[in-house]
Amino acid sequence: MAFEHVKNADCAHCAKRFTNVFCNAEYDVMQEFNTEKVCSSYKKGEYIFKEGIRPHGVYCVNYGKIKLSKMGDDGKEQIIRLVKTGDPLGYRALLSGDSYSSSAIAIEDCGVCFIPKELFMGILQRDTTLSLEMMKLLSDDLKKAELQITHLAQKPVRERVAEALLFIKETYGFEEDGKTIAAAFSREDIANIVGTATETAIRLLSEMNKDQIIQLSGKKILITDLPKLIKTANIYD
Amino acid sequence: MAFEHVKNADCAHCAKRFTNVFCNAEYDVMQEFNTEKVCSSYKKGEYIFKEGIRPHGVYCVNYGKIKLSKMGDDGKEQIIRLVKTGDPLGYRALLSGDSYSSSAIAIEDCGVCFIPKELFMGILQRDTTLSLEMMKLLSDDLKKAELQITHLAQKPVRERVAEALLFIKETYGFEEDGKTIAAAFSREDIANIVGTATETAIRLLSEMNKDQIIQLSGKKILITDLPKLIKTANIYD
DNA sequence: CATAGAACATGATAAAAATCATGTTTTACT
DNA sequence: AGTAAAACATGATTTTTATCATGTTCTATG
Repeated sequence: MAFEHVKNADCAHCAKRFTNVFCNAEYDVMQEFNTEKVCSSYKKGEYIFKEGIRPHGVYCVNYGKIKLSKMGDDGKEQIIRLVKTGDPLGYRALLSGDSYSSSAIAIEDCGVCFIPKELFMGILQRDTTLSLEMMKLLSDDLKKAELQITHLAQKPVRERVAEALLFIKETYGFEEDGKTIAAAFSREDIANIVGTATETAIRLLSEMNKDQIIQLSGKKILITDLPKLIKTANIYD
Repeated sequence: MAFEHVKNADCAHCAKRFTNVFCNAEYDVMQEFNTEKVCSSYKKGEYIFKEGIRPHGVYCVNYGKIKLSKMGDDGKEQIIRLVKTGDPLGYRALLSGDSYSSSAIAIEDCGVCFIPKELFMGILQRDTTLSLEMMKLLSDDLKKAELQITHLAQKPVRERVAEALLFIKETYGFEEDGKTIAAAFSREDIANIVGTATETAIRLLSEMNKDQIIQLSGKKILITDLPKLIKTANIYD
């Protein structure tokens, strides 16, 4: 089986109670989600949902890391977004009224809560705050996507690789040492974020390793010189 | 002066009365927009709004063609979206609560209706249908942006140039002859949609001209062999 | 309608990135 | 622990695309 139902997490005591877009709602609304939701766990590499399938609700990440990726016309994966604990998931397709335009795949073991479509859409109809928050969420996603478009169109691969590292670090943060990126991505994954060949990504990472900007040890990536990495990414925002 | 106030268009008799996301609303809501809105006209090349400025409302295009573009870090323009008669405009920044992340520039003379922020947000608070439609609009935009990301990351320039032509044609349609794209884009504009150097865009368009796929005469572009153009774009959706 | 500036075109060259090829190291699994 | 498969690494080569250079054709404006 692709996933396993687990004992439901309790939204009231969730670490993300007051930051998550769903649970940040009024107590009553949160409780409605809480009682109807179904939690499942997924192992690394498993699909939470697949591109092309119609959505039956929305998800909320209880713990773990997930990538959202699209298949290109030639079968190459493109990683569109990274999802972390507390993030909502799968709302685009539902609100658009069509099927998933990307797949959600566990980067590491994770737990996910599922809120049925009927409940969610019902609450959305009467909870203005939630509606506005969903609009803000989508607008922010759109802004990021448009920035990504500009960078893909205009920046050389080296800068984009550096940027991808910063992006992963922004999303998942550092380990306790304050240097190691707290997520294990394969070189292929990084290439699929950047939009380049795997070999090219490997090469550029090796160079940055040689240039003392980062330090590679297996899948662990240490950022040893953040200012230099930012400079390599060549970003001014 | 950058723009000129003109006699307000009447929403009740607008050609887009029942398709536009704002005016498609109930009669009362539409009338509220209608009485408070302010219409202006812009000449080709003028800005409707500029990247970095805070929004004071949303726009609705009464007539004309507009491009939404972002400045890359090195000052190169990236065209993000194309806007046509009846389309809403400028809602992303407002709903996100931040400043415009792209500029809206008239591709040809156009007329635009402005709906003040307070009115729009007020109606949004009480009109669930409008809220849901805005979410759908944003979700659709996001889907398109993510497809664009995938194509920029994975497809060669030639395919993207062909795709850009199809995109322009999809947006603005054909002239009466059923072949000529009903919009005049400079080669530089096309390059800035595709994400390539102007010379490269020129070269590839010339090639397609030679290959009898399109026919160039000045800024007019005729699609002489649509199936071949689709094949050149290499799209399977 | 003359003319300057912009847009378009095209060749030559350089740079960037993909692909191919091959070897090494990790990782997952019996 | 041993082994097969996957991931990583790196060199050589080719392809793609950008850049530079230069000339031509539009097009807006006095």
